[in-house]
Amino acid sequence: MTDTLTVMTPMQTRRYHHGDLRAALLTRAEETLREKGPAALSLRELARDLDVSHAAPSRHFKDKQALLDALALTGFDRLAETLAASQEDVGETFAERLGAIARAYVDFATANAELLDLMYAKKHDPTASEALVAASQRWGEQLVELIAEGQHRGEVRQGPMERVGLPLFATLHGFASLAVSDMLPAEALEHGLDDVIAHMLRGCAPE
Amino acid sequence: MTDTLTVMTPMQTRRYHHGDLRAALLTRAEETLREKGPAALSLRELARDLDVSHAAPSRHFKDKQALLDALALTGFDRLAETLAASQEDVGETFAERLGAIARAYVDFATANAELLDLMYAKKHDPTASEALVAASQRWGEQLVELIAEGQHRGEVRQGPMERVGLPLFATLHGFASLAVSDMLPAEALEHGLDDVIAHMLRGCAPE
DNA sequence: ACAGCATTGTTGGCGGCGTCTACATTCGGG
DNA sequence: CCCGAATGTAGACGCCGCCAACAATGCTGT
Repeated sequence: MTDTLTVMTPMQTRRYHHGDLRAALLTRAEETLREKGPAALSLRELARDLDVSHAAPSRHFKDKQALLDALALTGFDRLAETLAASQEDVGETFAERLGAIARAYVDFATANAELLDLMYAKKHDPTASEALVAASQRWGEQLVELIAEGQHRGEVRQGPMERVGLPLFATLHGFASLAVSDMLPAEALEHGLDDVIAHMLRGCAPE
Repeated sequence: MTDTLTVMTPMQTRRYHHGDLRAALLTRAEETLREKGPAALSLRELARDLDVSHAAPSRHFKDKQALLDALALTGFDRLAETLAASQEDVGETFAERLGAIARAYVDFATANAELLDLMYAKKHDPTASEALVAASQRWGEQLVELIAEGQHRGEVRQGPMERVGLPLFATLHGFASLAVSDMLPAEALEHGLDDVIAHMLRGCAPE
């Protein structure tokens, strides 16, 4: 994501057209979000950072909420990648795979706390909301795959997968969400996840 | 300009001092939050609603965040009451009691969605944050009591209570949080909670 | 090649917001 | 009963999101 476009010639730093302002806005917005928190995110300051007039962002996002929605979407995309990657160098047992995905989710959550807040914020445009629900369910499906495999191996109780999956989804999201909002003592964060994983495994073990 | 004082119509209840502006601010703020969402919450509009000058709120809350923090605190108080009440007319088995508290929590969450968002928002003043963490742990303790009782009855696995409780806390909070952010289809909301409760029970059943 | 149009960026302005300071009124304890 | 503390008011400042009018650029069909 280097700005190969914006810095074509070393001399020429300023052009009328930015090249890819939309992407630049999203990138910079996420940095600001991470570094200074959601309250410090303003379209005008973003524009200043990118050396662009204060109204330029409106060409790419119809309002501030639209930018936040887009940011949340990229968050879900990166989350899905992260979770997929977590399944690559890991054993075959359901316990191992669930553990891996759980750790990956919590790691992502703590490493992207403010972004996660945004992803699940109850504030989205109704239209963008559809896309976001779809995105969140995309990672739900990664859980579902895992469960299907576990059921096939006889390591997970039978039943419709969304009924087995929802409690896992909720538990994982809940723990991550608590961790993110600093509601857990540091010690609970470290060793707590192990207990949570064990709890999930018991919860969906075959009867 | 002082005729409001000297020539006051009998019904005119307008006084220089409001009486209990602080409480009125909190009450009205929660209404606005519920009815028009967090984005529509502004100190100035709040002041207008209550017929006071735009700077009056600053006498009671040093800034907007302070008001939000206070609002979150009252939320935790009401939540604790609600959960306590849920244990009153319910059977003695751990399953019944956990079910009752879970339903009460989810009911509170859906009935106070925006407030719950605020309560767990990662945005608080460091100083107020202490109070909030304490408040959130107060309801954690209600869970802990329940677990202790369940262990005593032999219906819950042994072990340090925070280690048994954390997964329950996380699951419950996660489900409520998902419900609140509209990430669950309506059907999952209704029947999903039963599955989640069953999952929790299996997760902390004696070995 | 180039005219015409859509895209993208700029400038200026509007009203609302949060916060600060200076001032006014009221309350309550010596 | 008076004086300081609490509480409310009035005005100003700078920032914000958003809008409308205008300017530069890119692209496409002929």
